[in-house]
Amino acid sequence: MSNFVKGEGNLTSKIWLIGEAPGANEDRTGRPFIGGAGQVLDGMLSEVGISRQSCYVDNVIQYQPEGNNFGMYYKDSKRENSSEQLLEAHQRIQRLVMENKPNVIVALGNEALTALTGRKSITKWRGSVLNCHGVKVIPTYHPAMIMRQYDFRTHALFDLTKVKRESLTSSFPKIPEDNFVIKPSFEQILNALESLKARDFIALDIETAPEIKQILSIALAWSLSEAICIPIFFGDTSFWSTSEEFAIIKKVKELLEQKNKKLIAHNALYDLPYLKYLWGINCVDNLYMDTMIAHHVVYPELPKSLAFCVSIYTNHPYHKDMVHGSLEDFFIYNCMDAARTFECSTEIIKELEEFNTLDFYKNYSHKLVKPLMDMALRGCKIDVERRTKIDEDLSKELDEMQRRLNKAVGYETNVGSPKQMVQMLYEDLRLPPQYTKRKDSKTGEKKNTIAADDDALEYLIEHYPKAAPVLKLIQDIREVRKLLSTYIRATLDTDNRIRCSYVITGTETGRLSSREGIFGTGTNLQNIPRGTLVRNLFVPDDGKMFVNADLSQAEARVVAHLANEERLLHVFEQGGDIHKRNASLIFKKPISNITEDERELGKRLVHAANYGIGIRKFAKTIGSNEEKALELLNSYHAIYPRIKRWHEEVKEQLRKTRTLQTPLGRKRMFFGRFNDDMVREGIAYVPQSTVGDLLNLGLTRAFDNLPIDWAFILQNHDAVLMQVPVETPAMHIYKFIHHYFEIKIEVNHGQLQIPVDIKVGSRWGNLKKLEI
DNA sequence: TGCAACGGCGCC
DNA sequence: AAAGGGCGCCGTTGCA
Repeated sequence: MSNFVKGEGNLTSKIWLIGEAPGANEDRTGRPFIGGAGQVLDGMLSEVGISRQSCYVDNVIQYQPEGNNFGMYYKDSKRENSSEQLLEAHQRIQRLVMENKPNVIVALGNEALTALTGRKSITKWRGSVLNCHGVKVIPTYHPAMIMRQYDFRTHALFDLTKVKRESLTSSFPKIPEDNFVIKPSFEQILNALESLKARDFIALDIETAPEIKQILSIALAWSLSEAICIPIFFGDTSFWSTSEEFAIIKKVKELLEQKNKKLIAHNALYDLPYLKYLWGINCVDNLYMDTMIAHHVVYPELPKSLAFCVSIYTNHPYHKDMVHGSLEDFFIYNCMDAARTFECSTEIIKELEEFNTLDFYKNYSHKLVKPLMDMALRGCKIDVERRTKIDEDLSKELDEMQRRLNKAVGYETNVGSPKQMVQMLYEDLRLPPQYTKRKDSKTGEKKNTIAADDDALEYLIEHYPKAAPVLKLIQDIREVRKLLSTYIRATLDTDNRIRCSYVITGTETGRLSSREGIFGTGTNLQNIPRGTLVRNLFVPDDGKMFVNADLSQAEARVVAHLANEERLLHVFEQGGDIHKRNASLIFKKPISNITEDERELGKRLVHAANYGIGIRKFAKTIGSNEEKALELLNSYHAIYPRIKRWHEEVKEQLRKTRTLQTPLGRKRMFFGRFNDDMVREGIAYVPQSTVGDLLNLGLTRAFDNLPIDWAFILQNHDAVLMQVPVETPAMHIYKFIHHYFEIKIEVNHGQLQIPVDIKVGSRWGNLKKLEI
């Protein structure tokens, strides 16, 4: 029998904190929120400046559930039907609210949310200001959830900040009433579009059906509460006659392309390519703000959805449930998206100013939209005949290898199944199990788990030569399967081109990410295998040739500058074969005596040492023992002592401010737990981010001054692929690339300028150094 | 049948 | 004691 845990604190408190049910510590002491979850809660409260002593703290259920299993209060395993006991508990807490009327109640977790508001899903409703008998309820994650998912702590802090503000008064925050025009007539639409010409700022949002490449509706907001939704298409028919539809599109085009218009969108790289491709509207020059990108510049680690932005930048409740409702709801939802985007934009500008990153947003991130949209729409031509041939050849080869494997082990097995491979390697073949560290996707903590990956196979091949033939066969089959399924068979568009979409908010470091295109075709083009096989399928358009511009040794150079490591800087200044130069310092031999192996070792060592790799891992990557690896790392640090000092500086900076800023002005607040992982992330962050931003700066500037018939095709973090007319003089290419991509910046009172390597050719996999 | 989690692996 | 970081896509598995 568990103990009664009664509410703690004064019922007249302005702030109430309501949880789910007592845990073991609470049961033992008879006090709510005093165990681990309680400490997490206390930490968050003090961080936002709420004193727990000034709050009333209680739980929906006041006894610890048997076996600590809250599911016992439900009639079903899916927790849809509450038991009588739970419903009574809901009534108790609601009566308490009615009798005491606090200013604001924090619903900690799903159960409190449901008890107070009848709503479900804390992830959706957190941060919303809801109503319980006239009292404000702000739901947020339960501290126990935050212990498992540390990311959520930051979200909860935003919510608690809102709680603190709302605790000052009992009244609900003022929200201007939405004034949306839905289901307008043809004439109303034309009139509205005409009158919108007098507005400076317009936020837009489209609803689409990518599988049929249709725009279903477009909403335009001209204030934070006024919007019109223009319906276009539903089911399989247009709302309009062909001539009406043309007239509407023409009018929308006039409006969005109007000179000096200031457009706002949440994720413009989705909406604008649709408008351009389907309606011929080219309004990217009018884009004033992309709220998703701007939000990402302020908080790179936070979720980027409009729903999340609404929850932290506005007082509106969660609105995304509308999409499942009626057609009217669909239009209202479309208007809401546009209006909320409008509202977020003004709030995010304030944040950008406060963080001193408004200039960075304007000069870097924002300017990427235009070139990336061009690249995403253009795509790259694919040699489909060669592709088909390779597909056939590899498929045959794969069948043959699979037959050999089946024969060797005596049964059918699937190398793509980790489960079957573990069974085969460590039970049937009795090889010693291999382990690898993995991040648990839920907790983010690292765990040792059994592995049948390539590292494991490599180790086993070396130590168990008898099994090597089978193991090598597994490697070969895996390689071919990967090539076929991911690359050779990537979905092309009907014009035999491959496209991707670039995501400016795709990484926490500010690098771009690349993925399937906005119409659902194509794939990530930033991880195409480096050999000739796949890359040679990428060809320039007729009359064009490829030009690849690549920032050479980019991250290592940035590290040398950041660390102010003069000896390393000197190596780079001297030029020539940097890895050989390094190897000659490390192995204390003249450059002319450095072997190819020593050169390779030097190369890996630089990479490993600069980013703080561990000994064991490094030993593995260079295929030697740990003593030797340690010796190498030590000698590296002895030669370049400032690298380690720079690591210490990053650590200190993170410890003090949890914030790092790059030489180009990009900033990142680190929200995670302060530990070695954070320090390593920080060490990787600045060079990785700086290189990406430098390349992208070159890309945007070059794009604005691109000669006719030149185009950007791909971006690969430290390289861009372009196509130019075949007759373009080499000197012209050379000058253009050098002018736009060899950018000088100040780092640590020194000048950093990363040299660019230029290659040209008629297939991506077969480029040759540009001769001038 | 659809979905999410997972292991594995391609790139910088 | 052991430890790079950053992505997205594929097939398998297990669950609903």
